[in-house]
Amino acid sequence: MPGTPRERAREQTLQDITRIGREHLEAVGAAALSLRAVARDLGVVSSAVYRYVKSRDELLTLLVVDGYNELGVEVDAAVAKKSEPLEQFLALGRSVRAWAVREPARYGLLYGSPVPGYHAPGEQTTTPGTRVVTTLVEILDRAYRGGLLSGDDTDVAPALGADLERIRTDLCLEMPAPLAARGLIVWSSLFGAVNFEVFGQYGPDTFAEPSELFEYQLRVLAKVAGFDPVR
Amino acid sequence: MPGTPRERAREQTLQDITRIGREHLEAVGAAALSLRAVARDLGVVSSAVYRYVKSRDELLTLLVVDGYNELGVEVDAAVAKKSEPLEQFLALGRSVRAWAVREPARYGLLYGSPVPGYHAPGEQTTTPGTRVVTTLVEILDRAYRGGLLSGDDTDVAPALGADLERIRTDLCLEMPAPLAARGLIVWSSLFGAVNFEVFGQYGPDTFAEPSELFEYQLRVLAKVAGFDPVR
DNA sequence: TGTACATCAGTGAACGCGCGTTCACTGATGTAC
DNA sequence: TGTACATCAGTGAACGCGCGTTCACTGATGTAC
Repeated sequence: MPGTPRERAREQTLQDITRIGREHLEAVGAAALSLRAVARDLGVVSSAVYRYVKSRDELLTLLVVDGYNELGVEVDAAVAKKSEPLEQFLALGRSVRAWAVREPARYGLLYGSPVPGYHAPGEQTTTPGTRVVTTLVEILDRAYRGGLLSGDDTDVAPALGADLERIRTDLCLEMPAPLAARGLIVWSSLFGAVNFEVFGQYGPDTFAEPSELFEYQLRVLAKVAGFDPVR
Repeated sequence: MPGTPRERAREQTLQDITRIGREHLEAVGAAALSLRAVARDLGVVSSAVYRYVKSRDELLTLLVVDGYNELGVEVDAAVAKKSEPLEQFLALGRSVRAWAVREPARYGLLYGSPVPGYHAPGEQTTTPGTRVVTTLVEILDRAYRGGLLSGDDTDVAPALGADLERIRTDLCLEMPAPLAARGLIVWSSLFGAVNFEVFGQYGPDTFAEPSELFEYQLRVLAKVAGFDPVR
């Protein structure tokens, strides 16, 4: 625990602000998040918050980064408990869903409609924002290198092929472009499933046990990724 | 064109309100949509809008229903131009994406994070809200009856099975439960892909031609739905 | 160890703003006889 | 066809509210000598 007492107090207050911000996010949603309300809960006059945060947008950025990282940490922890790529894939999907169901508003901030008037600064949000997809693709590539993914000889369109090549070299992937494309599809499908469940798109009474639907989806997505038929 | 002149004028104004509401939605997002702003653009004092709409929530409901229906009409039109189920499926996917890209904020209102403090009244939004999935499942069932879908003998978990049975009888489906489940997965995956593209989840420079990625996704999803390998 | 000065967290008032909603009203348009 | 009345679209003022942000300030905590 380094730093002068003042620095530590400052760090503590910043953490309090983030925590209260999280709570308000959960209560009212991102668009209605207000610095004044955070200040009230912090027990401080509204202008005092400006000692810690330059503007409302910066608070949002703080919460975006915080959310991506917490999700990333949780996903990584779940994945680390497994050794087989297929199990790791399933763990990744389940932990994403679990986090989203537990924290719907923060999930919505990251993966829902953009907050009107707010533009996330790429320099700060890109890296944490790509943690999950990076982990996913790395799992799949490990599976490919272990001979666990069946091939896919569908050819990809030219521009898409070039983009996939760039991704492959950036992430040091061995798997061929079509499999990488499938990885991305699985990624967006996974979040599509979570979106529908968290945002209530299925309706209130359609599925008695949404987790069963999700497990079914995960198995299908594993097949889409190239894993041989599961079980 | 029935109704008294007064009734027609009233109907016209209601349509104007909806149109202006759409425009504001596109400009500022659902959470920031304001009755006063709509009144200003309508060229009328703010309280006048209350002659047409009981509250801000009712305006939102109007826009939700309007959005679902416009999307539904567009999808149905695109599907009606094709006769083969596979072509119909592709047309459905492409028209959903086209509408979403063209109307990102309205799309966000329907399929993005919930608007804080607003709860859609099920009686009015459920029917239009299920148009696309209904069309999709009907296309797939027609394909199944035409012998175009390869089977799926994965068994579904008990509660999920019961829910799927209800859906099958509600929609008069012939296809077995696992195929119906795959239809739902394809549905959520399709909207997952559209979400990621519309909400900018891919980042600004990752894909030069997002349409190529989407076409690839559609082909994969067709396979997931049970269509035999495409092309 | 003590003193002078600098740093900085937090205060309180103020700015200008837009919001949803209510209410008594005016005046035009329709309807019944 | 003319008159009396009802309907209803739109007005304008007002209510009470919360918001983001700025600014000069107080006073406690730290630092340099």
